[in-house]
Amino acid sequence: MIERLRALSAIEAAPLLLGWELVRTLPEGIIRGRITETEAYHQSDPASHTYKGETARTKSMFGPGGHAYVYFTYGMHFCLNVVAGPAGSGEGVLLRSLEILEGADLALRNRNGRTPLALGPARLTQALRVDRSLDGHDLASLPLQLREGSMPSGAHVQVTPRIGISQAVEAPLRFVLREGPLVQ
DNA sequence: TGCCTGATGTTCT
DNA sequence: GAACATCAGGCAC
Repeated sequence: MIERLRALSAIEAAPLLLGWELVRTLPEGIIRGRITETEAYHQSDPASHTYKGETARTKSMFGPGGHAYVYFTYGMHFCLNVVAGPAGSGEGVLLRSLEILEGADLALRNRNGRTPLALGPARLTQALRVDRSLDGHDLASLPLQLREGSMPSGAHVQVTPRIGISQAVEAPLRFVLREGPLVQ
């Protein structure tokens, strides 16, 4: 259950979330995807929005684990985070990529026919039609639900530096779900 | 195929 | 007023 996220730091939760499913319920149908790429952000991390303390924007990131933190960036994109840790800890996991398991046609429509569907944090939110109305949403409930899942058999977690940021770029806090055996 | 740039708006200093 | 956890399209090679 996602209450577990309140007992975990973002760094612990980020690899754990790989293989979990995100279910988006829309009037037209359901989109279900498996989380395949995450990044951990915590309050003592200069690349994190919570580094400088709580603001109006980051309020939901300081809420209890298991909630959503949706923020707007670069003037045109939303990004979706899963808040981790107990209330006030200010840490979370950025969801960077999903593998769409169900409702790919609907996701494709949300993306105006463009592929890839949900590879990249902004494409992910576009495919699932996530915007700031879901900021602070409890991910245990509709219309956006996080369901505990497991890694596909034979898959492994690859740990790499984060991308798309300008601070603490070398910290190995990015976790990618890779199919097949580990190759260096 | 790969680099470069424009689009775009919220947030914080 | 500048920075920003980005993406897509255009152009050169």
